[in-house]
Amino acid sequence: MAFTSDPSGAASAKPVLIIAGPTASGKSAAALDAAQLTNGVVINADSMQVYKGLPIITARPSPDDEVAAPHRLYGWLEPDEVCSAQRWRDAAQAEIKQAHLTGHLPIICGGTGFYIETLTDGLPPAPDIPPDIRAAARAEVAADMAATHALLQAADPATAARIEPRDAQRLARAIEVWRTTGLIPSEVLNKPRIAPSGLVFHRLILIPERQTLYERINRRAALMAEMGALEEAAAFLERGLDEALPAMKAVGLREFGAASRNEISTIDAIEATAQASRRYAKRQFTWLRGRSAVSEILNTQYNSNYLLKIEEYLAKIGLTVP
RNA sequence: GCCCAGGUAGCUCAGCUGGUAGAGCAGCGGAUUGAAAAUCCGCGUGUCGGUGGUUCGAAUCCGCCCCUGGGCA
Repeated sequence: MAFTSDPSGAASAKPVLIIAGPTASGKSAAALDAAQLTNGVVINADSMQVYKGLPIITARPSPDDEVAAPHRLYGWLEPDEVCSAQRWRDAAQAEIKQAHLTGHLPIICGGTGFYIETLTDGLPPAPDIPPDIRAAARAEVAADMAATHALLQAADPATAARIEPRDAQRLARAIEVWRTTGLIPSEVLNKPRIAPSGLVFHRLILIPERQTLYERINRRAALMAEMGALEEAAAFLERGLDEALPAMKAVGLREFGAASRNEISTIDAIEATAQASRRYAKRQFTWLRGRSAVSEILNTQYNSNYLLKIEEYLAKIGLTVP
């Protein structure tokens, strides 16, 4: 076995290591080191790295890294596919099961807190939404947001209360569930979450100092341009995909695309990308501060100097080196 | 050295003839029930260059000093 069973006492529970943190905090390097120390497999929990075609702009692990330890769910979907929390959760659960069956430690690595939460805390079942209903719900919200919110308010006050009147995305989601099932959204979604059984989650959260992280984000944006982000964006956008697809929302895609068409300078594209990434990192801080129980916080960004801390942490939670 | 113009939030600037200051951008805090790198909610963060004076009251008027830009020597 590559790991010992967890110290919590649940004899059948199998360990899952989660490494989370804001963008550019060094999660990927930490996960790779942890994987090499434990014969682990790294499973992506980043909503953008799941798509093919944007390895530079989404800062995916390098091909060398992917050889150094097994990596799963990176570049997993075509750009015109739509990932979702549930779809990711199902795939991640399958990967975790496979890892355990083959004696590997599953290491969930990513910055999409919502995805990770659906894995650790569970998610009530909900129906698949037919594409035409989804499109109609979005159109309805786009046409008159206030009226749509009022309609929901009248039929389902509980759901309306948790959705800001101008939050088009959540409003459309509530409407599409309503239209698909014929039931008001709270009847469908307000069910207790059931955490998966048989797994014990160990969470390692990276919380770097803000200024240091921002500087690293700035440098990384410049590095992306050097690595060919403009060409990558141009090739990706050439496909003429629907603007509403999730993959089209990757930070830097529009910015580097505009630079590749000479609409803005490369310098401006780098600055705009860095700024959007900083804002994203700030939202991640908020999520990480206010959410799921944390086993260990590393108050720094991760680099090779902190390898020892990873080893200490793994030993502490009973995941010994093979 | 002299003459102009200007020093107000992190940045760019607004502030009529006196009533202790406000916009944009940046930034900060929060939410998050299947798009989440998404979507949304909230918050001015300030010795108004310094100092002395006039005034009930000065970012605003006056004196001196410091700094920046331009011009003349």
